[in-house]
Amino acid sequence: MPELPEVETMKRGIAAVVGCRIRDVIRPKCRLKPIQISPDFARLRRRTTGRTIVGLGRIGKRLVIRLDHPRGAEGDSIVIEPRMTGLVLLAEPPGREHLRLIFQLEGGLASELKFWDRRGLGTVTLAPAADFERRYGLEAIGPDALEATAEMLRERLGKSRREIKVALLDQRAVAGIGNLYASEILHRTGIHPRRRCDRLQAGDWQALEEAIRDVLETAIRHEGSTLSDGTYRNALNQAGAFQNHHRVYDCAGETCRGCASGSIVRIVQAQRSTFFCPVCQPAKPRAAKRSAHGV
DNA sequence: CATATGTCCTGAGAGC
DNA sequence: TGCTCTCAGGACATAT
Repeated sequence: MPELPEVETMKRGIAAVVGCRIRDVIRPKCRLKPIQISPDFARLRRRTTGRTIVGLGRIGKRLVIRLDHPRGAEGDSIVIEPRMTGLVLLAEPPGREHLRLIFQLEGGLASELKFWDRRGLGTVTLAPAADFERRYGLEAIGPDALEATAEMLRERLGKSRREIKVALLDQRAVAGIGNLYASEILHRTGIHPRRRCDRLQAGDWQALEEAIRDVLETAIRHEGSTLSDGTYRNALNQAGAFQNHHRVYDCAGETCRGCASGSIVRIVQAQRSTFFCPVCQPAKPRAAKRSAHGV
């Protein structure tokens, strides 16, 4: 499930496409329902063929491929959302069956950029320069999780009555955190996943800022998490390694690696699995420790 | 307005 | 063995 670290790894892994010109775009024949391409495949192909890739970016869990413009103005962008099982590859994909889109390249260091997606929930969108800010700016999507400060988090979530774990998944509040990393982040803060945002204290928001950066940056260094289904791969079709460092996600029943006494519990919030340690993350915060940071 | 729920999609695995 | 059923969770549409 590509979240911020996985998408960042994809971005870094396809750096060789920068400077390449798109020679053609191909949609392989597929018995499966086609993925969503906006506005449609024909227009994506027509408007990107002949363009040169001038840069790569990432907005939360979205990968941005920036193109040049025939008359020197600001160019269009291709925005790829991998969602559950989408992969962006330079190497051969895990299988031909779920190969959804191929950008054939020339004049640079890479020859093909492929989008592979087993479940087909991913999307590829051509975003004209004029529309980019409206669709992907701060108004539409929150600040990137790596840039989020305690003040920003408290400002955006501090009045919410939602449970903190559910709120961390809201991409308009902060962009890039998904179901897996939300559990890992909360475990490092010692915050119980069911605690309401509006009951968190100043020290909690500070702890969140630090844990978000720590977990996501460490996960990026390990090139993301490849879960037991093996779906996630980097651009060279290699597995990530951060799953070996998970402290709670998919660890139900195991002894907590943080306190060595609690047993990791799985609960369901908003129809999604949450994992936490009842010892490290008590439902009621310890008064002494919290009041030291109190307002 | 904020928050909650339903929907899409495929393949793996469970249960019979 | 082969069928049906459930589950996984990204973003977004719709409902409360």
